[in-house]
Amino acid sequence: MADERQESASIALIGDVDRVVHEPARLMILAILAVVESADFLFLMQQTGLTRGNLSSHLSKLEAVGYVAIEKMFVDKIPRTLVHLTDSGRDALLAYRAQMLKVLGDVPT
Amino acid sequence: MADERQESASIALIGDVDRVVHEPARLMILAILAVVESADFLFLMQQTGLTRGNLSSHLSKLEAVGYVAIEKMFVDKIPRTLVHLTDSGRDALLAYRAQMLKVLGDVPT
DNA sequence: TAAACTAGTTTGTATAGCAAACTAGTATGC
DNA sequence: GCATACTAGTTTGCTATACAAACTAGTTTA
Repeated sequence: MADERQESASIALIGDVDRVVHEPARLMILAILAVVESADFLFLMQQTGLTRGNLSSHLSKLEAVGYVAIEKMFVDKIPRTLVHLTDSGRDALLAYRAQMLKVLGDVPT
Repeated sequence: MADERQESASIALIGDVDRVVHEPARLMILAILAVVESADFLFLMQQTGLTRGNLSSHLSKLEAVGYVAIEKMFVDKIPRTLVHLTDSGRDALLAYRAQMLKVLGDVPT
């Protein structure tokens, strides 16, 4: 009994999961940035399938909490937005990943 | 390029993740039920750390979509609510698990 | 018989995600 | 050279939902 309770205690940790990362749209963004290190707005749109509006607001949220850094520049007179993961963002993603793998690993197949 | 796009296409699938399962409170409930097969209200409260109100509403939602079955009975004149996973609920949980593992597995460590 | 407890449900509020409308600037057609 | 259309992105408004607090129904205890 005591064992059962202790074992399940790890499940309760999911309640504290980082909601900023947990949101699917943002998880996609972070997962992509973890691989490519730097991506522009249109590339992220393509890869995630998000609309401009949603992508913009999610990026703003990620920037507000310091998980991504956004760099705006002009290339051939066309605005270009470059996004890359911060250290803090990488930490958050890895922590989230670890938590989720732990719980999903406990689900019997 | 074509390869990169195709590879990332799997990431976009997370956008379609089952929101009913994705919500941490409900994921905890489903994960517990996947193991114990049947649990009562108070046990779920203990294990998840949810308040009565939240647990009640999440269970209602899970019941509404057919992921759990709820059985109400009286034991020694005290109401007792027994919850267990349906086949559909188990399928949803496993599908969710597979999707998340796929994406999290692609995150470089 | 009144107070306190158990087991849950309903309601209200505040947050958030999504889509649609808007902004700013550039290239193109007439 | 003016207007129309296009690119790139932001802001706004609506809707849904998660959480907490208040409420309900019944039981035990003092």
